[in-house]
Amino acid sequence: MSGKLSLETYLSEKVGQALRTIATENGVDLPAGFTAVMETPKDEKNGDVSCNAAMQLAKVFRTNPKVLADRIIENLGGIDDYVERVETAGPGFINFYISRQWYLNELKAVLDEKTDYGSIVPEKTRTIDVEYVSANPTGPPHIGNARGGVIGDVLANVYAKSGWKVTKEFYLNDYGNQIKKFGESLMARFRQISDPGFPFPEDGYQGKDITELAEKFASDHPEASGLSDGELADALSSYGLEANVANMHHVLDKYGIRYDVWFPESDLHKSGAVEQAVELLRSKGAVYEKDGAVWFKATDYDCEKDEVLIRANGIPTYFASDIAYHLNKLAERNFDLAVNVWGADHHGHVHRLKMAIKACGIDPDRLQVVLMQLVHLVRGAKTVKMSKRRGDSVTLEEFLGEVPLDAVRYLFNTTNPNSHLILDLDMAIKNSLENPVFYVQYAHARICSILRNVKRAEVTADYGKLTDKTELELIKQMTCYSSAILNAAEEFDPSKITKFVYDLASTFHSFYNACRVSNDDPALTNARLDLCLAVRYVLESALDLLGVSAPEEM
RNA sequence: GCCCUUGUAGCUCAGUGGAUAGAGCAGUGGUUUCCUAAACCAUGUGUCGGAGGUUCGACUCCUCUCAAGGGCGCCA
Repeated sequence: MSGKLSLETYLSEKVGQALRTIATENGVDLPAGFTAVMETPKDEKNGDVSCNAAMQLAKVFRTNPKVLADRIIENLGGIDDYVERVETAGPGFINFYISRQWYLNELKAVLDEKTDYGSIVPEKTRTIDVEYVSANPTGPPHIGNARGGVIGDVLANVYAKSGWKVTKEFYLNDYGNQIKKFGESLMARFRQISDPGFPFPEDGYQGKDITELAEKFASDHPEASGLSDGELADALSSYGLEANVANMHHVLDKYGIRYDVWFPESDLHKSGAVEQAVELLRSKGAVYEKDGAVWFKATDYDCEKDEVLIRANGIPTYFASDIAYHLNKLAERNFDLAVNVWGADHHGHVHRLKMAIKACGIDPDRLQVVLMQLVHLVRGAKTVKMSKRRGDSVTLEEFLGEVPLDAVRYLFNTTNPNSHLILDLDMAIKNSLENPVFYVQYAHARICSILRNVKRAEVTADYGKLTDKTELELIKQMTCYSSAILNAAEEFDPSKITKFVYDLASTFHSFYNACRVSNDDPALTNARLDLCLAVRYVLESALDLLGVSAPEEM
């Protein structure tokens, strides 16, 4: 591991040791599990790394924070050449000024590790399943699936970069009520071709994709009109499902999303996994029967009310199959962590699912649900409806036809998943020309242009000549890459990556305007070429995490 | 009624309990004999929704409150 993250870990340990020494001398106990937190000061005159431990612990040591800070510094012992100097400042901060040499070493590390720079290598590889989109296959993926798609996809990439073994997964809801309704809707449309008065199910799917599927089936299989309504609905539902799933693959592929696993809900029913899950809960005493239905005693687990697992008609609920599904992830396939990206409208489902998992004897923290606020879609001043039942939603495919892929993938990752996002379709199209993603890509293209045009001289690059403010700032920015990755993973927030890559591009543009790579000092030219190359590696790597292309020309 | 999320500059949003709350867009003024001007540089803007509290220190944590979005089904 390289980058500032490793330096901060090192300094944190040093401060921790110093604190233990002082604590022993004074007969004081440090708070259990205390680690000194390192942060980057906003103002660079306060150093490169700052520590607030003295202020936090002044009370424990019954002393003034500034005095404690000084004592910590005295007890740091030998700190390597990495640190140029250490000072106390303000109310009791310990500010570390990192040496130029450390930054130059990092530049060499980037050139050495190339696009692997910033990757985090954990002591032990853990496995993670990231499930996202999982759109209802009764219709084409729509724009409401767009945000969750890129959030999940980028999170999965971020975890891979953090050293986890990642499985990208789509949960296919190919079973249950909505599939039945899907088949009945298709059947009604089929019948209406010859009998316009045939009744359409009251809460059926009204989209025109349903009519088109029925018409296509009718022309391919005219003999099907002889089937009973029930047989026809079944035939149409499996026909429609197959077509829709194929389309789902196709559109998500266009969206840059490729899954490792498509997990059909129906498998859980066929294999008996759903019943087994209910039996497991029963064996833990978490199940009872009432009104002919089987209930999960959720109120024993800090929920507001109990939940039905198996209806009085014998059909298991979605909740029951979801428990079985997550037992499959966490027990059967034994992932260390399962992350689901869900729309905020599913938030009520989170707690009871975690509690059901807990009731099964599994640590509920192994399931993390990223709740993403729904996108409010407008076109100018008009709200665009997204109801799939009425079929008036904008499909993901239509959306991608209007806004460039790179812009979409970047745009949906510029804000925290928790933020409510108002997307103006007109603006998205217009702004795609002045979108921040082009600013970042432009930096990459500019670098490629420099690397193509500027000739490298036959001398050794002299990094000592990289003294401009923007040159040092570029290196500093790059060293923060691994911190951004770790932060994004820990917070389940891909916007940390877009922010990082934007800042790096911004610093590069400043550098470009302040320093000429091609100049009359060959040792400096070569050093700057190396710097450009390093920035290129990092930009390319970060854009790759985002699933955004890194063009060589624009 | 209960639960979740959000509220920061005209707009869109950043902001690990830290030091003088920041970016982009929009506005204004400048920068090109030379590696891509889709760029750079300079410049104004704040009741951090409101009121209390916790502490060395609060945009950040707690309580109350106002506003917006979402959820409270033998739907998924």
